[in-house]
Formats: sequence, C-alpha cells, structure tokens
Amino acid sequence: MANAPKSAGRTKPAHRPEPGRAAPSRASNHRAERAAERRQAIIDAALDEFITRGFTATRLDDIARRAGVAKGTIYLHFKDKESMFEELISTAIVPLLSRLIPPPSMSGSVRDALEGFAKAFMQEVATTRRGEIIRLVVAEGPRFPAIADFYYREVISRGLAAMRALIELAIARGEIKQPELARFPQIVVAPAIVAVIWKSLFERHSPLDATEMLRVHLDLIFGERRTT
Amino acid sequence: MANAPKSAGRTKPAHRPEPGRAAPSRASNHRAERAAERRQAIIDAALDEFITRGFTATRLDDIARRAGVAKGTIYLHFKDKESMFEELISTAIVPLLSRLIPPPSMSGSVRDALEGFAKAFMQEVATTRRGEIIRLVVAEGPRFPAIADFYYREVISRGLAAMRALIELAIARGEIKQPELARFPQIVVAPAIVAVIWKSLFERHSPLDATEMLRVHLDLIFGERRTT
Amino acid sequence: MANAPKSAGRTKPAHRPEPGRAAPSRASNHRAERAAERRQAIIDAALDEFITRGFTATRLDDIARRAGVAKGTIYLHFKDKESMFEELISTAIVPLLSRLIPPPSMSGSVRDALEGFAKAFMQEVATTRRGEIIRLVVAEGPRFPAIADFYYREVISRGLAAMRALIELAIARGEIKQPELARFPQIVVAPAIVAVIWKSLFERHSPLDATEMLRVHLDLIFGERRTT
Amino acid sequence: MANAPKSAGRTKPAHRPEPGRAAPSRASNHRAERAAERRQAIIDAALDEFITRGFTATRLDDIARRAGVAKGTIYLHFKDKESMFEELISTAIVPLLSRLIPPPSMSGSVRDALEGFAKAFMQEVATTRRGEIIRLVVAEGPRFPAIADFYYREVISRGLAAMRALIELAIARGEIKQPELARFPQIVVAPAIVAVIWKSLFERHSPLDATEMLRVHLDLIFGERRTT
DNA sequence: AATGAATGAGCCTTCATTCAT
DNA sequence: TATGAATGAAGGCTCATTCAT
Repeated sequence: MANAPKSAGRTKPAHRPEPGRAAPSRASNHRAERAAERRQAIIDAALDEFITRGFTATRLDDIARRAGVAKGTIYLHFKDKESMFEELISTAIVPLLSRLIPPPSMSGSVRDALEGFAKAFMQEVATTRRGEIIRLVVAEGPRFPAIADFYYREVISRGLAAMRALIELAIARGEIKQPELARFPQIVVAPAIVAVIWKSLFERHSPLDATEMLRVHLDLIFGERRTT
Repeated sequence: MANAPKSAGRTKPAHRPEPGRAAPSRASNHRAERAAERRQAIIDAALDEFITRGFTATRLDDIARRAGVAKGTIYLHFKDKESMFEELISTAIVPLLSRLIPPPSMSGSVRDALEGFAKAFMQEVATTRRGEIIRLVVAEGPRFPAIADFYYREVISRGLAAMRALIELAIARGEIKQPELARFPQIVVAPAIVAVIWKSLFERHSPLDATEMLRVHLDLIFGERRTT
Repeated sequence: MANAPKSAGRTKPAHRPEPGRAAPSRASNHRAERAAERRQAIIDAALDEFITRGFTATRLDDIARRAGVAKGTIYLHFKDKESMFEELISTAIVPLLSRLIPPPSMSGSVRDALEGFAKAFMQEVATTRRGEIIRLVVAEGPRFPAIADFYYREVISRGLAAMRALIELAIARGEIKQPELARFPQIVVAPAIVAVIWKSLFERHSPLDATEMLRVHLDLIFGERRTT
Repeated sequence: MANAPKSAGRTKPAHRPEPGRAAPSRASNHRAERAAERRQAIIDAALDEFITRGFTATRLDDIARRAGVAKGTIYLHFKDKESMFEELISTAIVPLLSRLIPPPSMSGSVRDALEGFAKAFMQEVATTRRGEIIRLVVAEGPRFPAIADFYYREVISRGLAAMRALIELAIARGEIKQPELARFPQIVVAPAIVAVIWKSLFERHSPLDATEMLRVHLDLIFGERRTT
C-alpha cells in the first residue's frame, strides 16, 4: 500500500478538463494538479467498476473510459491491476476511520456515543459507495491477503478496540448490564454490517430501515427504549 | 481434494446387456451411479473453486481437473459456466433449510430453540463450506440477480419469517422484553453472519469463538446469563 | 459518481498534439498509414483464407499469421469473424462494378460492348481472386442471407438490369434476332459464371479457353462469326 | 427426392426398433436390411445437413439426431466425417447420370433430345436436393480434390462428351448453324448451372422461370422459336 | 506525461472421435 | 451391432500489459 497520496481532494472529483482542450480556466491549475485530478478520476472510476463487477471481471478499459483517460495512463499511476485494487481498497475507508471511531469521551453517555456512531455510519457508509466497498472486501478479501491483512490491522482491530473500550466504559458506568459483551464487540457492530449487505442484495426485495434497526439494537444493548 | 483416478473401473469386463434380455437394471444402475458420482464430483470441485476464486476468476479447467473429469464433461451436466454457478449456489443451501429453520414448537423455551439454531448453524454452516457459500452470495449476488432473488425468496424471507415468529412467541411468553425486536429479526441473526465473514477473513489474525459469541448475544436478547 | 462520458474513448480520439511541437502531420500520417496497411493486410489475408477454406474452416489464427499481425489485432478492425466475412465479401467486388457494367453507350455496337465486358471480366474477375470470391458467394450465400441479399441488390439486379438494357438495345437495332433473350439476361452471363467455376474446380483436369468460349457464345447470340 | 422426412430424427426415429424390444413387425426385416435402412437414414440425414451447412459447419451430432441413430453408429458405416462426405457427394448423383445423359439416338431431333434433357434436369435436379448438391460441389470441391476429381471423371467429362456428340450430330444435320459450339459444350449447359445457383441464392429475391429460360436458350442455339 | 494501437497468453466452449457397456 | 457418455484438442474472443509516437 505504497504510494497513495493521502491528500486527495475527496470532495468534488468531477471537473476533469477535457484532455487536449484549451488551457483550464483557473491559472492555478498546473501540471501537478491536473495529474492529481487525473489520478483521482482513475481512482473513482476504478472503485465504481470494482464495486460493480468485482476484481476479476473489471476491465481496465472500462476504468479508463469512465475516468476519461487512456488505458496506458493508468499504468503511469499504478503498477498493475492488482496493485491498483489493493491500494484503492485499502485507502478508500481509512480517511473515514477517525470520524467513525471517535475517542471515548468522558463527557456524554456511551449510548450517545454509539448513537453518534450509528448515525455517522448510516450517513457516511451505509448509504454511500463505502458500504459497497465493505461488501467488496468481504468478496475479495480471501483472494487478497494483503487486503484482509490491511483491513484487520487498520480497520477491524482498531475499530473493535475502540468499541471494546466504549463497552467497558459503559459497563463500568452501569449503562450496559452485560459484562460479557466486552468480549465480543462484534455483536455491537453486527447489525451495521448486516445492514450494508442487505442494502446491496435485498433492498429491492424488501427495503430495510437500517437506522431504526440500529436504534432497536442499541435499545437491546442498553436495556432501555428510546424514540427517534 | 483427491481427484478420481482416470482408470477407475477399467478392469470391469464388459457385461454387455443382451439386447433381447430383460431390463439390465444392474448395468443401468451402474451407469447412472457413475454419472451421478461424476456430477457430484463436478459440483464439489466447482463449489470449492468458486469459493476460493469467485465466479469470474474460476477456470473450468481447474474445476475439471479437481473433479477428475475432462473439460467437456462439465458441459454434459451444465449449460455453461454461469448456469452452473447459479444452479450450484442456489441448490447448495436449500437441503439445509428445513433443519436450520425448525417450526416454532410450543414445547420448550424459545431460547432453547435459538440455542439449537445457533448450534446447528455452527455445526452445519459456520464450520463448513456452506459458510463460505454465504460469503460467496454476498460477493456475487449483485452481479447475479437470479441468485439474489433466489436467496431472498427461498432462504432470507423464509428464515426471517420463522425467526420473527419465534421472537413474537418469546415476547408473548415474556422471554424477550424488547417487543420491537420482532420488527428486525435480522438483529438476531446478525452475529451469525458476522461470524461467518470473520472466519473467512480474519480468523488467522484473531480467532473468534463464534459459539460463545452467539451465546452472549442470546444472553443479551433474553436478558439472562447462561453458561455453556 | 464522477464518471466520464461513456463516449470519450472512441469518438473523440483526444487529439492531443505534442503540446510544444508543431502539428506532427508526418507522425499522424504514418500512424494512419500503418493502420490502413495493416487493415489491408488483414483483408487480403482473410480473403485468401476464406477462399481457400470457406468460412467455417478458416481460422483467425491463420489469417493473423498470413497478415503478419497478432490475433487480437483483427478485432481492432472487425467485430467478429462473421462480420469480417460479410464485410469482406460484400465490399470485395463493388469497386469493380462500375467498370464491369458500363452505361449502354449509343455509339458502337452492342456486340462491341459485350466483347468489352467479356474482356474485362476475364481480366478483372476470371483470372483473379475475384473469380474465387464469386464461387465463395455461391458456397456460403445460403448460410449468410446478408451476403446473398447484398449481392442480389448491389451486383445481380444491377448487372442484369444493365445487361437487359443492352439486349433490348441490340434487339431494337437488329443486332440480336431473339427478342425473348431480354427476358433472361442470365443466359448471356451464364458462360462467364461457368468459366469461373470451371477454373476453380476443373482447370487442372482440362484447361478451358474461357475467352474463346465467351466469343463463341457471343457469336451464338449475335448470329455472326468473328475471329479474335 | 429420396431424402428422409425432415421429422424423422426426433419424433419418429425412422423405425428404429427400441433396442431390447420385441422383434420388428415385418418378418422379412432382417438384420442386414435394418442395417441398410440405418445406413440410408444416415446418408439422407448427412446430405441434408451438408447441403444446409457445408462440410465444416455440419455436426455429426445433428446428422445422428436427424437420422435417428446414435453418434457412434455413424462410425460403424463410415471411417470419419471426411470419408463420409466424399463418399456421399460422389455417389449422390451417379445413379442419375444414365437418365440425364441418354445415348444420342438417331431417331428424333437433337433439339428434342436437349428438351428432354432440360426437362429431366428440371425435374430431377433443379427442383430437388440434387441441385443443392451441385452447389455443394462448387462450394467444397477445391478443398476436396477427391471430390473434384471424381466429379470431373464421372460426371463432367462424360456429360460434356455426350453433349458434344449431340452438338456435332446437330451440326451434321444442320440443326445447329454454329460449328464452333462443339468446342464448348459448356455453353449449352451453362444456363442450367446458373438456374441451380439462382434457385439457391436469389429465388426469394426474384423467382426465375428456369424451364422457360432453358427453352429460350435452346431457341438461341437452334435458331428457331418454339412455344411450350 | 499521455496516448491507444498492438500484442498474445488465456479462457470458455464446441465437436469429432473413442470405447465401455 | 448400437449406444452415448466421455474425452481433449482446437478455435473464437477477451483483456492486461507494453511501447512507439
């Protein structure tokens, strides 16, 4: 997961100046910037294609067309298809981690913290392309040990550690009655994972109110009833 | 998987059923048997390969080699790669359904029923190839609507309906305090799904005692504490 | 999804002239030239192979080898084997039509016009690959309705119409005594067709002086005797 | 047309006694006879398939199905696909030769003889499967020298010799004014060949009254006008 | 840096032929 | 004899990768 610039403007990947057209409007749009834009266009296109088709079935041709670059250009930014995939998948969620896993603040209840997490998860993951990336990791992880490794190291272990800390805090405070829950933070996250999978596979068969489901799950954990 | 020896049955000296004689049931059975065996070998090999590599990356060559048959033989049993995949994935879990989804019996507690389910799930799914098939459905479902459709219709909707019935029974009996849980039977199943995914992706990074996790989760749902 | 317009690739070849240098007309021309050369090499090779082996028995591998290109290159120029065949067969004779079917000029006798046709046919068709293409149309036409359609529309109906006009002119002028000949211009062309077939199949068994045969046939039609 | 009914293959397996069933109804239907029937069924089916698809594109599977026999049975009668093709094509027309090429009788005019030939050709060739066989020879001849050889030796050279003898007789009798016609008997046959090709390729675009065309052609050759 | 034509290894699928029954 | 399941070589087509421009 070598050379991805962590900078990457996440916000507006559009604005791709037609290659070969007149100079871009803004004078500040220099070579390096345009290269970064191109790179970002490739990344976005590739993610979309990988999500839609999976690793093997995705064609570099389609990525290039979608990104508006020539096929060869991809090789100026990535060593090969496999490297590109691993790099993309690895970096796609990381910038999000800090927001999703806030340090357990002493102020406020743990339940509030988890509600915040649920809300953020719904907004930033479940209803965006990132949810599909999770599914993609599930799909391709076993064939890409590097990806599974990376995810365990950077996302799963950290996320579960943070979650465990929260649970222990809640137990210490008496918010949670089940002390053994701290042994399996996965239980707390499981419905969120299931929500993501459901959206991908079964939403059109039977829509799922994931937000509500997460609330009910928190009710279960915290032994109380809350209304939205 | 040990592939069948090519020469199997080579020693058998003919037994050519006289055209005028009675029904050569023994020979026919032998033929049919061998055909069934071959078919099963192909199915097993194909499932293994699909699980390991996903649909697109799986080569029919490998399936054939693993099954110990020639490539062409596969086409005596399946129309093409895609049909084979859809048929395999669809039928692989169905025979299991009746055992995993027992009719909610009036006798015995719901908790016991769910413990039975958890145990069966661990034995029959999580620790077998079937768990990987679930992951495969998650991976390829979006690209194979027929598969997602089939799973929703045959597995998901039935399973959730049965689960909801159990939950409602438990609520009526006072076993479960959270009436809203019936709205989201997914919550009850979620840790099992997560367990399956964990086994595939992260087991070697950090082994998960799924059985114990499911027990803790049931404790959470039923508000009591049980020891194994 | 910030994807580029799907049409980027093909329609708009990005027209990126070296930013610093002048228009590289030479290089561009060279590219285009080489592409045209390659395409022509493929066409020639394909025609030869199709003529020699027929459609089904022709291997793209052989075409590629004969054309001196890689197999994949063929697919840069033709959609698939069938399209290639239809396109080649359809276009191979058209450029010749105007020369073979001259407008019936008032000056000169019809016999002279037909002698001119016979001469052109011998030079341009019977003794070249084009004769074999006619045989190929006879061979594959029934299986490629598009080809039969095309040939009827572009070659046969036009050719026969022109021939009929010539015959009617000759009848009006008294050059031809048989008024019913105008109903079957095929009769006039038949020996030419037979000559082409003969060359392909029986020339080595018994050489045919097709030119002389056509002359004798014209003698028959015009009721006179001419010497070469 | 001596071909098997098109429906023979699947629905009515050409009177193939279910192997293992009772004896066929007719007592005279012995083993050898049934073998001959089978062989004929294969021949008919194969001819139809070869005519429809050409040599390479024809599948033995289809021949077997159409003939109502198993694929392996074909190999009891023919060495391989190529031998079968050569044998079929070679023998398919020969039985017809004696009827099409009657010895030039002294009684009756040559014109009458040729009218007889034209009539027989229309009845026995142009409007039957045999016409298509001629087209097949044109199509596959170059790739099967044995077939071209056979046809030249058995059909073409004999036919043309007979035709030449007729022409010379007609010249001697003054029926034909064009002495050079004897050098090119092909001219006399050409419209018949063209008629056969036309039927295969262009009949649906523009129906051809071949009988009438042949009559007009004879009018041309004999310098008279006849009405049907 | 960027392009996209060219490459050729690789894969799915077909089908002539064989052979155990 | 007859069968048809099984074989595996062969061929059409794709697509990741390269490289001349």
